[in-house]
Amino acid sequence: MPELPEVEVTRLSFADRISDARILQVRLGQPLRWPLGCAPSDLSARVIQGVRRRGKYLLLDLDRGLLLLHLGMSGSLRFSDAVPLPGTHDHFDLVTDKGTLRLNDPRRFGAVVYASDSSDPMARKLLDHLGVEPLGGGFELSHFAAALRSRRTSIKQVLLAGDVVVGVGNIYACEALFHAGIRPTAQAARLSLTRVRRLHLAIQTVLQQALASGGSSLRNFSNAHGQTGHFQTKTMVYGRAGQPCHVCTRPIRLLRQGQRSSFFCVGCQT
DNA sequence: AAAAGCCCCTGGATGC
DNA sequence: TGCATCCAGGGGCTTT
Repeated sequence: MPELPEVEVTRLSFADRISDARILQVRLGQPLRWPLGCAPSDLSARVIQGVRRRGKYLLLDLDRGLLLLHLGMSGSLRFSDAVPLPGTHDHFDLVTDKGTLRLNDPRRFGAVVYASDSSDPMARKLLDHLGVEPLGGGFELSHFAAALRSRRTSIKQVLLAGDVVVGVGNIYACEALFHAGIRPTAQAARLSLTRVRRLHLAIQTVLQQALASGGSSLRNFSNAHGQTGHFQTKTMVYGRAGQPCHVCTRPIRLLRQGQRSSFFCVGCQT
């Protein structure tokens, strides 16, 4: 569910309000992808200094240690003063003196993990292999092109793998490839520099547009105030199998790549 | 090192 | 209405 825009929209919706908050209590629901990594009571009295994002992870910096949050496929966060009794899928509550951050995640692919610092083995396992951030300055065309040259697999799968560039999930990979005029099946290593340049730009453009739209809310995504995004109504190919291409009117095609759906236009993407 | 497949889990949509 | 099947925005792990 949540790709970079959704995670960033979530971060922006509560980062200021939770900053400098003191943790009062931590409540756990059903197990998530990994154990918390410390006793919930260990976190009491720690102060949240800020919220960063790395790829699709949110990093809550504490005065000692940090919390890594991942929303998986179906997770969303809420931050509020009044907190009702936890529902079936509320699996983590971070109660602070400024409000409660609650993770709701029906499929429980999400995670909340404590790390003592950035060299903590768990933090390294989850973060060290991540590729470059597509927004924010470090995403250089020359590096992107060089990284693609060593990949014999399809460009779509390279984008989803996240070790070249982070944050691009299924929706935005499909959309970026459409904007760049590249078929998802094209071999990454064989893309011309012209096409790589178009893709490099398209990734940034699509992600920024999604960010400006509040992300995509396909099922249940909403930001920490419960507001939904509306980028899903603007997609050119994602979720539009059989419908006419907005550019050339040919029907959008659907294929499977690595157990995931790829949507593309045979007329606009070569 | 890179690539491909397999899982983890629940819920909604679809079809019989 | 009931049941089976398929599908879903991720990504670490194992095997090749």
